[in-house]
Amino acid sequence: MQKRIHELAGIEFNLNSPKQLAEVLFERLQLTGGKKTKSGYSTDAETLENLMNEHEIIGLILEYRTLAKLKGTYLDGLIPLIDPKKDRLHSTFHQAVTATGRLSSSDPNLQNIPTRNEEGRLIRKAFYPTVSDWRLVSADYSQIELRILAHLSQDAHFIDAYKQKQDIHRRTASEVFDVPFEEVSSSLRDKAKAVNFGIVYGISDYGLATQLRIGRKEAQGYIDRFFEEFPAIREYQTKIIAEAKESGFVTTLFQRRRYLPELSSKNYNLRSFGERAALNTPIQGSAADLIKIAMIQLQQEIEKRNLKGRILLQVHDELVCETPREEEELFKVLMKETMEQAIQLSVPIVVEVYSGDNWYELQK
DNA sequence: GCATGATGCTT
DNA sequence: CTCGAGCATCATGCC
Repeated sequence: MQKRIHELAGIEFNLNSPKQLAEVLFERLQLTGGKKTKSGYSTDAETLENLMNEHEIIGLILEYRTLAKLKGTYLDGLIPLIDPKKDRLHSTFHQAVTATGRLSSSDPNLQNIPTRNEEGRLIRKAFYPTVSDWRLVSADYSQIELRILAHLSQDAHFIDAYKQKQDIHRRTASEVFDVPFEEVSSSLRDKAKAVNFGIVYGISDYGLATQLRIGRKEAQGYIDRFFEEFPAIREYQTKIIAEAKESGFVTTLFQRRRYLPELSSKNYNLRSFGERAALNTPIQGSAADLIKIAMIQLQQEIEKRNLKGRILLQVHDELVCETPREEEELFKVLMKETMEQAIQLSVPIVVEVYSGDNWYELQK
């Protein structure tokens, strides 16, 4: 693949060097690239995708990048970290690294093993239980951040949607685009999903426009419509930012603080960053509080019952356990109940559970 | 060996 | 001004 790319380029170069690649694409081959980085032309996937029709080399480069990432990070990269004595891989979880209260994982990071792309997802087959014939059981919170937003804002429409077990993205689409709930198209639902997602992060018209590949004005229109339909969320967000500017920090449901000195910056970008963090941290941080409480309770439950199964991983809104086959169904029930009942919100907390012989099989 | 930038993987 | 939170890789420049 590398050879073919060099042939199409008419020159041999280091394909792993963004600088050399940019030179080949935008100078030698005269493709029309937009500047994006401080040092020059960007060659990231989004930029290259926009050049797909300009030259057949582009598709090959994107494919090379995908495979090089998988081989470098997830195949070759994991091998040296296997403990030769135990023939097992152990990650390290950090409790005091992130600004929001989440855990982080390193050496290796097991919180970013591929799942979206099928080629990458196959990596997960390499992760299986310690003991042959044991099973993996996973449990993940369904839309936990939007449920926490419903709780924090006390928005009547959001709370109503979750109490009625409605599809929240469809509900947002119905409200924002003024279409009957049953008549929401999948394309409108996708847009609404991006809006919901953006609200959690403290959306900007630029960010939503980029995400949806639409104009800034149109994106701003969606945001305006959202806040018209969910006024309590606007009031909540306005209040959070005002309080954060007054006190200098925001808090989670369990009173974890994040100080945000950026909020008093004269620099617009820095101040905007502070405002987005003020909006997102109470949500992301409260979700982190929740799963930590659930983990403690689950561990206590496991010890109380003298179970052989154990918690292996936490990936922000999900837990992965390994269990003897005879404990599999019990673990499913314990994990679901413990995680759903760890705290009480104004809306139901919903947890989905899966089991399989390896990590790859833990799918919907 | 260390720092930084660009890129890409996750939630 | 391009959406929050992380970590790993490779290239590159500097010590």
